[in-house]
Amino acid sequence: MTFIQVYNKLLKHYGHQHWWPAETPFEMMVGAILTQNTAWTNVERAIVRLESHSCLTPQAILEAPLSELAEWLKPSGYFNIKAQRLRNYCQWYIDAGEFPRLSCIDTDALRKQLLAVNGIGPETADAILLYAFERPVFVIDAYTRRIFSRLKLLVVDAGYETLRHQFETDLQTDVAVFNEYHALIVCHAKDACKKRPDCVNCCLACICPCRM
DNA sequence: TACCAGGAGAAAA
DNA sequence: TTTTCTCATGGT
Repeated sequence: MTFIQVYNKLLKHYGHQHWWPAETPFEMMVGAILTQNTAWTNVERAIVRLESHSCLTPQAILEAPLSELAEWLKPSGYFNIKAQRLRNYCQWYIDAGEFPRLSCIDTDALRKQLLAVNGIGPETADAILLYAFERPVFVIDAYTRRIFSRLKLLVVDAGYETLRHQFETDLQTDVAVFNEYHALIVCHAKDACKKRPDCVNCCLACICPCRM
């Protein structure tokens, strides 16, 4: 099986996911930081709280007292760390010129800038690049490693950049496919978990995480 | 009660 | 360079 065959199978089974679940690019960026090692349902609560305090802009986040910001982020866990990371990101975002100035920066250069922000690692940076800046980078997460290593399409303990390069080479440069593919992988992984232990309806039963 | 969820950075080995 | 530890809530 190839990467594109898996993609077609997932798309046929689950349909288009219309990711990322956010109203604006900046909200997407906030979500990407808050979802680090955290279930999305908890992130949604934190975003609602930020919104209720009119704190869903980079300026508002920087102006909010750190202790209050952390309090609003509590539902997403790691609130003290995430409050500081969110601030770091907003400071960079404003300093770098926000949209549309950032849209003019080359993808590799933009990725380097993102990775230089304390609190932004490869997965978070690539999610922001793909879903907020619409750049052709593939997001490698734990689900991707698990599913595709079982398909023997990649080596589970390979480095992040190696895996990303594999996907990007095999799928060619297509933002729409990268966007949909990652969403489908997450959708499948969660769907498979819900159907544990049988997972009889799983469209990829042979590689379903819950059957391994 | 214990474990897990879409990580990242710092410290230790 | 690689591994381990820490951060922390809510759902199951």
